[in-house]
Amino acid sequence: MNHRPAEEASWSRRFAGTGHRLTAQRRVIMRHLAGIRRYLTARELHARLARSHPRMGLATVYRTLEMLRELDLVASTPRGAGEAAYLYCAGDHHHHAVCTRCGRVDDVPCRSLPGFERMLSSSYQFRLTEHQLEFYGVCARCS
Amino acid sequence: MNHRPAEEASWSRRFAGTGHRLTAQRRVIMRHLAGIRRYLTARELHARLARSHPRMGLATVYRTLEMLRELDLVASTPRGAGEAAYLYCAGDHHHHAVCTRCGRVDDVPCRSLPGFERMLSSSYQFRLTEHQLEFYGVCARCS
DNA sequence: AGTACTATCGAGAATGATTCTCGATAGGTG
DNA sequence: CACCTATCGAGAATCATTCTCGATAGTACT
Ligand SMILES: [Zn+2]
Ligand SMILES: [Zn+2]
Ligand SMILES: [Zn+2]
Ligand SMILES: [Zn+2]
Repeated sequence: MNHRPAEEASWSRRFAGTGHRLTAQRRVIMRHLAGIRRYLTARELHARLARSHPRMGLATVYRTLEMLRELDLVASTPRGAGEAAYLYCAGDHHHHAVCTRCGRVDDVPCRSLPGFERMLSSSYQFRLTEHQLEFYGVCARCS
Repeated sequence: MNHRPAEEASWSRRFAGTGHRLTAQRRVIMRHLAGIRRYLTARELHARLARSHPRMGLATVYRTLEMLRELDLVASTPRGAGEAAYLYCAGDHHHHAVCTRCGRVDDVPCRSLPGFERMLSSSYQFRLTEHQLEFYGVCARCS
Protein backbone atom coordinates (compact mmCIF):
# COMPACT_ATOMS: atom_id res chain seq x y z
CA MET A 1 0.00 0.00 0.00
CA ASN A 2 2.47 2.64 -1.16
CA HIS A 3 1.54 5.94 0.39
CA ARG A 4 2.78 8.93 -1.60
CA PRO A 5 2.54 12.22 0.32
CA ALA A 6 2.60 14.29 -2.87
CA GLU A 7 -0.35 12.38 -4.25
CA GLU A 8 -2.17 12.69 -0.95
CA ALA A 9 -1.66 16.44 -0.87
CA SER A 10 -3.38 16.59 -4.24
CA TRP A 11 -6.62 14.94 -3.27
CA SER A 12 -6.72 16.21 0.30
CA ARG A 13 -6.64 19.73 -1.15
CA ARG A 14 -9.69 18.74 -3.16
CA PHE A 15 -11.74 18.23 -0.02
CA ALA A 16 -10.91 21.64 1.42
CA GLY A 17 -12.34 23.34 -1.63
CA THR A 18 -15.64 21.49 -1.49
CA GLY A 19 -16.46 22.23 2.13
CA HIS A 20 -16.44 18.53 2.97
CA ARG A 21 -14.55 17.49 6.06
CA LEU A 22 -11.49 15.37 5.63
CA THR A 23 -12.32 12.91 8.39
CA ALA A 24 -10.21 9.99 9.56
CA GLN A 25 -12.49 7.53 7.77
CA ARG A 26 -12.30 9.37 4.47
CA ARG A 27 -8.53 9.64 4.69
CA VAL A 28 -8.21 5.92 5.35
CA ILE A 29 -10.45 5.06 2.41
CA MET A 30 -8.67 7.42 0.02
CA ARG A 31 -5.24 6.21 1.08
CA HIS A 32 -6.19 2.61 0.55
CA LEU A 33 -7.69 3.29 -2.86
CA ALA A 34 -4.79 5.47 -3.97
CA GLY A 35 -2.35 2.73 -3.02
CA ILE A 36 -3.89 -0.08 -5.02
CA ARG A 37 -4.14 -0.50 -8.79
CA ARG A 38 -7.33 -2.51 -9.03
CA TYR A 39 -11.08 -2.08 -8.87
CA LEU A 40 -12.57 -2.75 -5.43
CA THR A 41 -16.23 -3.06 -4.46
CA ALA A 42 -17.55 -1.30 -1.36
CA ARG A 43 -17.68 -4.63 0.44
CA GLU A 44 -14.16 -5.60 -0.53
CA LEU A 45 -12.85 -2.26 0.62
CA HIS A 46 -14.79 -2.53 3.87
CA ALA A 47 -13.37 -6.01 4.46
CA ARG A 48 -9.82 -4.84 3.79
CA LEU A 49 -10.19 -2.04 6.32
CA ALA A 50 -11.90 -4.22 8.92
CA ARG A 51 -8.63 -5.33 10.53
CA SER A 52 -7.10 -1.88 10.95
CA HIS A 53 -10.41 -0.08 11.49
CA PRO A 54 -12.95 -2.46 13.00
CA ARG A 55 -15.46 0.28 13.72
CA MET A 56 -15.62 1.51 10.12
CA GLY A 57 -19.22 1.16 8.97
CA LEU A 58 -20.19 -0.22 5.57
CA ALA A 59 -22.55 2.71 5.02
CA THR A 60 -19.63 5.07 5.50
CA VAL A 61 -17.70 3.25 2.80
CA TYR A 62 -20.62 3.57 0.40
CA ARG A 63 -21.12 7.23 1.25
CA THR A 64 -17.46 8.03 0.83
CA LEU A 65 -17.10 6.19 -2.46
CA GLU A 66 -20.11 8.02 -3.84
CA MET A 67 -18.63 11.34 -2.76
CA LEU A 68 -15.25 10.51 -4.29
CA ARG A 69 -16.96 9.60 -7.52
CA GLU A 70 -18.70 12.96 -7.62
CA LEU A 71 -15.37 14.67 -7.01
CA ASP A 72 -13.86 12.67 -9.91
CA LEU A 73 -11.30 11.15 -7.60
CA VAL A 74 -12.45 7.61 -8.31
CA ALA A 75 -13.98 5.88 -11.32
CA SER A 76 -16.60 3.18 -11.01
CA THR A 77 -17.49 0.23 -13.18
CA PRO A 78 -20.15 -2.44 -12.76
CA ARG A 79 -18.73 -5.81 -11.78
CA GLY A 80 -20.66 -8.99 -12.49
CA ALA A 81 -24.19 -9.09 -11.13
CA GLY A 82 -24.88 -5.48 -10.30
CA GLU A 83 -22.08 -4.68 -7.89
CA ALA A 84 -20.13 -1.50 -8.47
CA ALA A 85 -16.32 -1.48 -8.22
CA TYR A 86 -14.22 1.62 -7.62
CA LEU A 87 -10.74 2.67 -8.69
CA TYR A 88 -8.60 5.61 -7.67
CA CYS A 89 -8.52 7.74 -10.77
CA ALA A 90 -7.35 11.32 -10.25
CA GLY A 91 -5.46 13.50 -12.67
CA ASP A 92 -5.93 14.21 -16.35
CA HIS A 93 -8.39 12.41 -18.59
CA HIS A 94 -7.27 8.89 -19.38
CA HIS A 95 -8.56 5.33 -19.72
CA HIS A 96 -7.92 1.96 -18.12
CA ALA A 97 -6.48 -1.34 -19.27
CA VAL A 98 -7.80 -4.04 -16.96
CA CYS A 99 -6.06 -7.41 -16.75
CA THR A 100 -8.69 -10.13 -16.80
CA ARG A 101 -6.35 -12.54 -15.01
CA CYS A 102 -4.95 -10.60 -12.05
CA GLY A 103 -7.17 -7.52 -12.03
CA ARG A 104 -4.28 -5.07 -12.28
CA VAL A 105 -5.22 -1.76 -13.90
CA ASP A 106 -2.91 0.36 -16.04
CA ASP A 107 -3.67 3.96 -16.89
CA VAL A 108 -3.72 4.61 -20.63
CA PRO A 109 -3.58 8.06 -22.19
CA CYS A 110 -6.46 8.97 -24.49
CA ARG A 111 -5.37 8.95 -28.11
CA SER A 112 -6.90 8.24 -31.50
CA LEU A 113 -10.24 9.62 -30.44
CA PRO A 114 -10.16 12.57 -32.87
CA GLY A 115 -10.90 10.08 -35.64
CA PHE A 116 -14.12 9.08 -33.92
CA GLU A 117 -14.93 12.67 -33.13
CA ARG A 118 -14.65 13.74 -36.76
CA MET A 119 -16.75 10.81 -37.92
CA LEU A 120 -19.46 11.46 -35.34
CA SER A 121 -19.55 15.12 -36.23
CA SER A 122 -19.59 14.75 -40.00
CA SER A 123 -21.54 11.53 -40.53
CA TYR A 124 -24.02 11.81 -37.71
CA GLN A 125 -24.11 15.52 -36.82
CA PHE A 126 -23.53 14.21 -33.32
CA ARG A 127 -21.96 16.73 -30.94
CA LEU A 128 -19.68 14.62 -28.75
CA THR A 129 -19.37 15.69 -25.12
CA GLU A 130 -18.27 12.57 -23.23
CA HIS A 131 -16.95 9.13 -23.87
CA GLN A 132 -16.27 6.05 -21.84
CA LEU A 133 -13.57 3.61 -22.91
CA GLU A 134 -12.09 0.62 -21.14
CA PHE A 135 -9.72 -2.09 -22.31
CA TYR A 136 -9.58 -5.72 -21.23
CA GLY A 137 -6.78 -8.15 -21.81
CA VAL A 138 -3.75 -9.77 -20.23
CA CYS A 139 -1.02 -7.68 -18.63
CA ALA A 140 2.73 -8.14 -19.01
CA ARG A 141 3.16 -10.02 -15.71
CA CYS A 142 0.40 -12.49 -16.53
CA SER A 143 1.64 -13.40 -20.01
CA MET B 1 -42.14 0.18 -33.59
CA ASN B 2 -40.95 -0.60 -37.11
CA HIS B 3 -40.93 -4.33 -37.56
CA ARG B 4 -38.54 -5.51 -40.25
CA PRO B 5 -39.08 -9.16 -41.25
CA ALA B 6 -35.55 -9.50 -42.62
CA GLU B 7 -34.10 -8.35 -39.32
CA GLU B 8 -36.42 -10.67 -37.44
CA ALA B 9 -35.36 -13.63 -39.55
CA SER B 10 -31.80 -12.94 -38.51
CA TRP B 11 -32.29 -13.15 -34.77
CA SER B 12 -35.04 -15.77 -34.83
CA ARG B 13 -32.58 -18.04 -36.64
CA ARG B 14 -30.22 -17.44 -33.73
CA PHE B 15 -32.61 -19.14 -31.33
CA ALA B 16 -32.98 -22.25 -33.41
CA GLY B 17 -29.26 -22.87 -33.27
CA THR B 18 -29.06 -22.57 -29.50
CA GLY B 19 -31.80 -25.03 -28.66
CA HIS B 20 -33.80 -22.33 -26.92
CA ARG B 21 -37.46 -22.13 -27.73
CA LEU B 22 -38.70 -19.08 -29.55
CA THR B 23 -41.75 -18.52 -27.39
CA ALA B 24 -44.39 -15.84 -27.82
CA GLN B 25 -42.94 -13.84 -24.92
CA ARG B 26 -39.43 -13.89 -26.32
CA ARG B 27 -40.63 -12.87 -29.74
CA VAL B 28 -42.56 -9.93 -28.30
CA ILE B 29 -39.58 -8.77 -26.29
CA MET B 30 -37.16 -9.07 -29.20
CA ARG B 31 -39.51 -7.28 -31.58
CA HIS B 32 -39.96 -4.41 -29.19
CA LEU B 33 -36.24 -4.06 -28.59
CA ALA B 34 -35.37 -4.36 -32.27
CA GLY B 35 -37.84 -1.63 -33.11
CA ILE B 36 -36.55 1.01 -30.73
CA ARG B 37 -33.24 2.86 -30.77
CA ARG B 38 -32.76 3.51 -27.07
CA TYR B 39 -31.68 1.75 -23.92
CA LEU B 40 -34.53 0.31 -21.87
CA THR B 41 -34.42 -1.17 -18.38
CA ALA B 42 -36.23 -4.41 -17.61
CA ARG B 43 -38.92 -2.46 -15.77
CA GLU B 44 -39.40 0.02 -18.59
CA LEU B 45 -39.71 -2.76 -21.12
CA HIS B 46 -42.15 -4.62 -18.88
CA ALA B 47 -44.25 -1.47 -18.51
CA ARG B 48 -44.28 -0.89 -22.26
CA LEU B 49 -45.52 -4.41 -22.88
CA ALA B 50 -48.08 -4.31 -20.08
CA ARG B 51 -50.84 -2.93 -22.29
CA SER B 52 -50.52 -5.41 -25.13
CA HIS B 53 -49.42 -8.33 -22.94
CA PRO B 54 -50.85 -7.91 -19.43
CA ARG B 55 -49.83 -11.37 -18.35
CA MET B 56 -46.15 -10.94 -19.19
CA GLY B 57 -44.19 -11.46 -15.98
CA LEU B 58 -41.31 -9.22 -14.92
CA ALA B 59 -39.17 -12.26 -14.20
CA THR B 60 -39.66 -13.37 -17.78
CA VAL B 61 -38.41 -10.01 -19.02
CA TYR B 62 -35.31 -10.31 -16.83
CA ARG B 63 -34.68 -13.90 -17.92
CA THR B 64 -35.12 -13.07 -21.59
CA LEU B 65 -32.88 -10.00 -21.49
CA GLU B 66 -30.16 -12.03 -19.80
CA MET B 67 -30.46 -14.72 -22.46
CA LEU B 68 -30.35 -12.17 -25.28
CA ARG B 69 -27.25 -10.63 -23.75
CA GLU B 70 -25.54 -14.01 -23.71
CA LEU B 71 -26.49 -14.49 -27.36
CA ASP B 72 -24.99 -11.06 -28.15
CA LEU B 73 -28.31 -9.85 -29.46
CA VAL B 74 -28.53 -7.02 -26.96
CA ALA B 75 -25.98 -4.85 -25.19
CA SER B 76 -26.36 -3.67 -21.63
CA THR B 77 -25.15 -0.62 -19.79
CA PRO B 78 -25.62 0.45 -16.19
CA ARG B 79 -28.03 3.34 -15.83
CA GLY B 80 -27.89 5.60 -12.80
CA ALA B 81 -28.06 3.83 -9.45
CA GLY B 82 -27.44 0.23 -10.35
CA GLU B 83 -30.15 -0.45 -12.87
CA ALA B 84 -29.17 -2.14 -16.11
CA ALA B 85 -30.50 -0.90 -19.44
CA TYR B 86 -30.62 -2.98 -22.61
CA LEU B 87 -30.34 -2.15 -26.30
CA TYR B 88 -30.90 -4.26 -29.40
CA CYS B 89 -27.44 -4.68 -30.79
CA ALA B 90 -27.03 -7.44 -33.34
CA GLY B 91 -24.62 -7.56 -36.25
CA ASP B 92 -20.94 -6.74 -36.52
CA HIS B 93 -18.87 -5.19 -33.78
CA HIS B 94 -19.69 -1.51 -33.34
CA HIS B 95 -20.23 1.14 -30.69
CA HIS B 96 -23.00 3.48 -29.61
CA ALA B 97 -23.52 7.22 -29.59
CA VAL B 98 -26.12 8.03 -26.96
CA CYS B 99 -27.94 11.35 -27.01
CA THR B 100 -28.09 12.72 -23.49
CA ARG B 101 -31.17 14.78 -24.31
CA CYS B 102 -33.55 12.38 -26.04
CA GLY B 103 -31.90 9.03 -25.42
CA ARG B 104 -31.65 8.11 -29.08
CA VAL B 105 -28.81 5.73 -29.88
CA ASP B 106 -26.83 5.68 -33.13
CA ASP B 107 -24.62 2.80 -34.11
CA VAL B 108 -21.03 3.82 -34.79
CA PRO B 109 -18.49 1.65 -36.60
CA CYS B 110 -15.32 0.88 -34.67
CA ARG B 111 -12.40 2.84 -36.10
CA SER B 112 -9.20 4.37 -34.82
CA LEU B 113 -8.71 1.62 -32.30
CA PRO B 114 -5.51 0.25 -33.91
CA GLY B 115 -3.68 3.26 -32.50
CA PHE B 116 -4.65 2.24 -28.98
CA GLU B 117 -3.89 -1.37 -29.72
CA ARG B 118 -0.35 -0.62 -30.86
CA MET B 119 0.29 1.58 -27.85
CA LEU B 120 -1.03 -1.00 -25.41
CA SER B 121 1.03 -3.70 -27.01
CA SER B 122 4.31 -1.79 -27.26
CA SER B 123 4.25 0.47 -24.21
CA TYR B 124 2.51 -1.81 -21.75
CA GLN B 125 3.02 -5.33 -23.13
CA PHE B 126 -0.72 -5.55 -22.69
CA ARG B 127 -2.43 -8.16 -24.87
CA LEU B 128 -5.76 -6.58 -25.76
CA THR B 129 -8.72 -8.94 -26.05
CA GLU B 130 -11.80 -6.76 -25.49
CA HIS B 131 -12.81 -3.15 -25.27
CA GLN B 132 -15.88 -1.23 -24.32
CA LEU B 133 -16.53 2.19 -25.83
CA GLU B 134 -19.55 4.44 -25.64
CA PHE B 135 -20.11 8.03 -26.73
CA TYR B 136 -22.36 10.63 -25.15
CA GLY B 137 -23.47 13.89 -26.67
CA VAL B 138 -26.30 15.63 -28.48
CA CYS B 139 -27.80 14.15 -31.62
CA ALA B 140 -28.71 16.01 -34.80
CA ARG B 141 -32.42 16.32 -33.98
CA CYS B 142 -31.72 17.75 -30.55
CA SER B 143 -29.28 20.42 -31.69
C1' DA C 1 -54.73 -33.91 -34.27
C1' DG C 2 -53.21 -36.35 -29.87
C1' DT C 3 -49.59 -37.57 -26.40
C1' DA C 4 -45.42 -37.18 -23.92
C1' DC C 5 -41.54 -34.67 -22.59
C1' DT C 6 -39.63 -30.53 -20.92
C1' DA C 7 -38.39 -25.84 -21.38
C1' DT C 8 -40.51 -21.88 -20.09
C1' DC C 9 -43.91 -19.05 -17.72
C1' DG C 10 -46.13 -16.17 -13.88
C1' DA C 11 -46.49 -14.86 -9.16
C1' DG C 12 -44.54 -14.15 -5.23
C1' DA C 13 -40.76 -15.10 -1.98
C1' DA C 14 -35.90 -14.61 -1.32
C1' DT C 15 -31.58 -12.49 -2.03
C1' DG C 16 -28.16 -9.02 -2.22
C1' DA C 17 -26.53 -4.38 -2.97
C1' DT C 18 -27.31 0.22 -1.80
C1' DT C 19 -29.59 3.90 0.70
C1' DC C 20 -31.98 5.83 4.58
C1' DT C 21 -32.88 6.93 9.62
C1' DC C 22 -31.47 8.56 13.78
C1' DG C 23 -29.07 9.10 18.04
C1' DA C 24 -24.03 9.45 19.03
C1' DT C 25 -19.52 11.30 17.77
C1' DA C 26 -15.98 14.30 16.44
C1' DG C 27 -14.08 18.06 12.91
C1' DG C 28 -13.67 22.93 12.91
C1' DT C 29 -14.12 27.60 14.72
C1' DG C 30 -13.68 31.05 18.06
C1' DC D 1 -13.13 24.65 26.28
C1' DA D 2 -17.84 25.23 24.15
C1' DC D 3 -20.72 25.25 20.33
C1' DC D 4 -22.42 24.04 15.88
C1' DT D 5 -23.02 20.57 12.53
C1' DA D 6 -21.20 17.43 9.27
C1' DT D 7 -20.33 12.89 9.66
C1' DC D 8 -20.45 8.33 11.79
C1' DG D 9 -22.17 3.47 12.96
C1' DA D 10 -25.84 0.15 13.27
C1' DG D 11 -29.67 -1.52 11.66
C1' DA D 12 -33.95 -0.91 9.06
C1' DA D 13 -35.75 0.07 4.60
C1' DT D 14 -35.63 0.12 -0.31
C1' DC D 15 -34.86 -1.44 -4.80
C1' DA D 16 -33.18 -4.37 -8.55
C1' DT D 17 -32.53 -8.93 -9.61
C1' DT D 18 -32.84 -13.92 -8.95
C1' DC D 19 -35.00 -18.03 -7.26
C1' DT D 20 -38.91 -21.45 -6.35
C1' DC D 21 -42.52 -24.08 -7.86
C1' DG D 22 -46.87 -25.47 -9.72
C1' DA D 23 -49.02 -24.34 -14.25
C1' DT D 24 -48.51 -23.74 -19.21
C1' DA D 25 -47.22 -24.41 -23.84
C1' DG D 26 -43.37 -25.46 -27.52
C1' DT D 27 -41.69 -29.52 -29.94
C1' DA D 28 -41.15 -34.19 -31.59
C1' DC D 29 -43.30 -38.27 -32.64
C1' DT D 30 -47.19 -40.99 -33.42
ZN1 LIG E 1 -2.37 -9.44 -14.93
ZN1 LIG F 1 -10.63 9.48 -23.67
ZN1 LIG G 1 -31.32 13.55 -29.19
ZN1 LIG H 1 -14.65 -1.38 -31.09
